[in-house]
Amino acid sequence: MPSVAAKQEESNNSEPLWREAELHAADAMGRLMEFWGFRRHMGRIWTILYLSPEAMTTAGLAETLQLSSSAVSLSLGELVRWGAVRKTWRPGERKDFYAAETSVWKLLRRVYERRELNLIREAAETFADAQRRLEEARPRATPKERRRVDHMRKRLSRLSALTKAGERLLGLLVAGRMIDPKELREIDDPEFDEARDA
Amino acid sequence: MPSVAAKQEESNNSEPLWREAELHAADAMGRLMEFWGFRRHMGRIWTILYLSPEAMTTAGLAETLQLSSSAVSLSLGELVRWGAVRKTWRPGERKDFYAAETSVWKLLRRVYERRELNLIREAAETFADAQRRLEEARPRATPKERRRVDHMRKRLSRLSALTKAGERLLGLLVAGRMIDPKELREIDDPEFDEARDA
DNA sequence: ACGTCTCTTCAAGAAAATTTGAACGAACTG
DNA sequence: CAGTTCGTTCAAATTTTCTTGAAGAGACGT
Repeated sequence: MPSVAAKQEESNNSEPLWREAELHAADAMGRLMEFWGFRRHMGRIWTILYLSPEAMTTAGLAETLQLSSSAVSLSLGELVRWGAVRKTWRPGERKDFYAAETSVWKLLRRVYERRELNLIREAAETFADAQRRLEEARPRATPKERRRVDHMRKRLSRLSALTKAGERLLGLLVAGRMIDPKELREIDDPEFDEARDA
Repeated sequence: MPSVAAKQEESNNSEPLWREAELHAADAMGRLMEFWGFRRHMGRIWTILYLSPEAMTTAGLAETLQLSSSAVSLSLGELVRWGAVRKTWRPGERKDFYAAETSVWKLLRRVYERRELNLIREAAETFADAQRRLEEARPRATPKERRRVDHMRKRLSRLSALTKAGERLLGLLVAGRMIDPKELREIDDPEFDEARDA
């Protein structure tokens, strides 16, 4: 089968010898990113750029990762929106070049700030709102129901406190301050309810 | 339209007046859980149990959330595996009853321990492994390639350090200790490479 | 031991997401 | 100003994930 041999040969010639290591690293980051709720290709593309000494074109990325140009465009666009990749240009070159933002801490912070913080804030609001609805319904409750409603109120107040504490801690993280998980732990304490009501 | 009125009536009679608040809270938790990489029903089911003063049956859960019994079984099973829900039984009752683990901190810890910690550990290992492949390839590199390889080595070493630091911080979190994000931030420092190489 | 009641597993169907090729449009070149 | 070259967007197609109804297994009471 000469065609296979030729292909093999060609790939040996055209593939730089570090390509293997590069792709493994990119895949690891792809898995992390996918787990973290992003497109997997965002992690892969960012890593290729991060490991490259120079900015790269969409064509180069498509070639390296064997992706269609539209797939590259889509993920790159999102990376740019997240500030994880910057467009640059070269005199005389018509193409867009892309370079990775190299400060991982900055990136982490931005994601926590824009995404996780909002998410938990919304949850906190919803729990608070659920509590409100409950208060509203309480007067209409029969005495038997009232016990049940009161139990729910206690539990909802804990969920509310937990999410608010989470929000606070995330805020500290984003600010680069130290975080003490004790705050969260204490809310589980059975004494908590009394303490809070007081 | 008497049928609509009748339906309305019926739902008013059969649905406890706290149901609305309960479902809202459950949905909020469902969103959080889904975002966090779990099935959305896990969050919803757990919340219903958490808000309930008594243990519930699969039938009760299916009814409350309008889910098929298989959907309930699937998500409940996973919740039990994560220790978020416990099976209990009642004398004379044939059905299984389920109760929520109420210590949210315990649950958070368990997930970080079993899942996130492994994930980041694997990533750290992959980066280390990629570094190794690179070292292996280096002798075969031409001088021009070598510059490129050396750049990659520096970057890979940062990724490796970052993931290892992340692993360490997660470990501290799981242990309930304080966390200082400074560690992560410092790795982005350009001085880092020299410091590390020394 | 048989029939009933529960829970779980499975495979088919539905829904959601990712991926791709093609069309469109913008920016540059000659 | 035509002709390229790129980059983005879109809708169709594929893949993956979720959901469900039905069949299977286990336990209990009769």
